[in-house]
Amino acid sequence: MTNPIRTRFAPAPTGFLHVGSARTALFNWLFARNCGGEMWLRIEDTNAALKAQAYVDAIIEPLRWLGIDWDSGPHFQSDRLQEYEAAIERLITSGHAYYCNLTAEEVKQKAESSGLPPGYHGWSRNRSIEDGPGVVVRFRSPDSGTTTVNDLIRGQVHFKNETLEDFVIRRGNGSPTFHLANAVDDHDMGISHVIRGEDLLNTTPRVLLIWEALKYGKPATYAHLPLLVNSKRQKLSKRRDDVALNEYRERGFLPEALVNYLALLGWGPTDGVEIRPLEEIIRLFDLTTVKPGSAFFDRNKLAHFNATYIRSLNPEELAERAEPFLTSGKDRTTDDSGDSRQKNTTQNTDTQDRRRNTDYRNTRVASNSTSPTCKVKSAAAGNVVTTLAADIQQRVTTLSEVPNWVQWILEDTITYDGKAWQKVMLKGHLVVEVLTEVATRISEDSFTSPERIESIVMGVGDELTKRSGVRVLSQAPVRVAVTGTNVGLPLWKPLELLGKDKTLARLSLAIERLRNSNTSNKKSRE
RNA sequence: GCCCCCAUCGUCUAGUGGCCUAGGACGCUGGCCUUUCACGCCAGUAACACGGGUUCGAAUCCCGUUGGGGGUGCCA
Repeated sequence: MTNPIRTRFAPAPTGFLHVGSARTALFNWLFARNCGGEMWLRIEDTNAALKAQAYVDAIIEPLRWLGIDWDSGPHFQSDRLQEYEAAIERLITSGHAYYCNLTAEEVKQKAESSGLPPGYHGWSRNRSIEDGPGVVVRFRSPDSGTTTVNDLIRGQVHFKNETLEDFVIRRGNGSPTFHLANAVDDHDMGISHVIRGEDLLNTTPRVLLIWEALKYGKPATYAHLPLLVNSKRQKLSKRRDDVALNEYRERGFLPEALVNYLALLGWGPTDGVEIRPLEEIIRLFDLTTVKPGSAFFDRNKLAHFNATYIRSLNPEELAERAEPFLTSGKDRTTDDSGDSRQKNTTQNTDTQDRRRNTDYRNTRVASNSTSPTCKVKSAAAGNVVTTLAADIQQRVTTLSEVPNWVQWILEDTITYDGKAWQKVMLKGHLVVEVLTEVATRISEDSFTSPERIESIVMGVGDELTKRSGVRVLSQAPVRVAVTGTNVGLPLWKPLELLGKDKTLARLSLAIERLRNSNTSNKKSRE
């Protein structure tokens, strides 16, 4: 029987899935799927502080959302403590490990006072310390020779054993460290390829040393993926950068867009086609051609991918997937606050991000949707989105922007954008005449098709232009009157959806408002 | 300090000694389309870090320099 290809994704449950971890998971998965192998999921929770079901869910759930599945697991290291203890016992018996009672603080002081470089220098090797509370177990690293990591991406990486210090394999509280658990698990689980971030490359010789001491035979093949970095080319970090995968979901990114984009960070298909179906990516994926240099996580390009994927959705799909963004019980401004937080944390990197988001939010009215009305609203919203899908799709980058374009159809009240009002209504020619005439003709019309509505509105503009000798725009004032602003979807279909009554009501409201401001202007001039 | 990794347009990449006057994509700029905003289409911008080798020939191989990053925990 030949050894099967088997990879593993082994995150530490730290509260959420990091985009870097998601990329690691994805590459493990792509590699396994490409060569007909398996991927196992293992939760690295040897550190007691990391044990909590909520933390585990925070990893598993986003993985599922991305569509990354696994063939076995999740396996928990916290369930395998006996195995680790047995391995530690074997290492002590064989002389590969020994007890040490120095605390981290003492090690630091010793290094300082002895003038040696920082770190532990084998002080307890021959002190014959007995096991006991607070006593750690250290691995006795060889004093000579070389440990070589066979890496599919970087070739052979050599470490001089003399530079490897006697590291801890069991903590003072009795729990194993991840180097030890890694070696034991990868062996016991028959992992053939270890694919992980480059930040772990330096710890690999430790695992290899343990592996050898435990007489496990031929070690796994490694592949250390290039780090994902921010615009300053530093490793993506929780503090500085937007790394929680869930936030991308909440901002309206599509999992397929994220997966497609992530796959291209460090790897690229030879034919240069970037946006393509997952099946093709799986087929073309080749770990050995992964580029070793670090990769900037470019939200701009992600946005482009997302926009492209949104445009490829059919109308029903769009409505379905935008649904959570349209009907969430909370005020939609909550969504914006998420945005602005992000702007604060990364203002140096992505001022560009906002460029695509037409700031089209002045029409927003607080929606205190309770659940019965919520359902009705949801159905109405779904219908609106489905009907206008093609027009919406060209204008959004994320699903969370969908409401911005249709809110005015769904809300009962209207809010005017000050600038738009100023520009179109106050500075336009014959605005009151246009709106009055349009209203009159609409009230006499069946209002049954976008074409009819268009010909009414445009017709009024043409006629007034002829009659007055100046160019009179009619679409713009109608748009402001009805939607509240001067930027929006092609008007005619949405108008039909809004309905004759509401359209007329909004036209008269605008006319009234215009007359009021005119008279007050006159008064103030007198 | 020590150890390790990396280096093609601003960014993600194609490129594995001749097909390279270096291709694609994002971004940016300009144009076309358009009575809003977009989408779409067309065009333009822009790179092999530097210095030595090896070779008839180097973005591709070797060495060095510089620059960047990661690690240096009883985190993973």
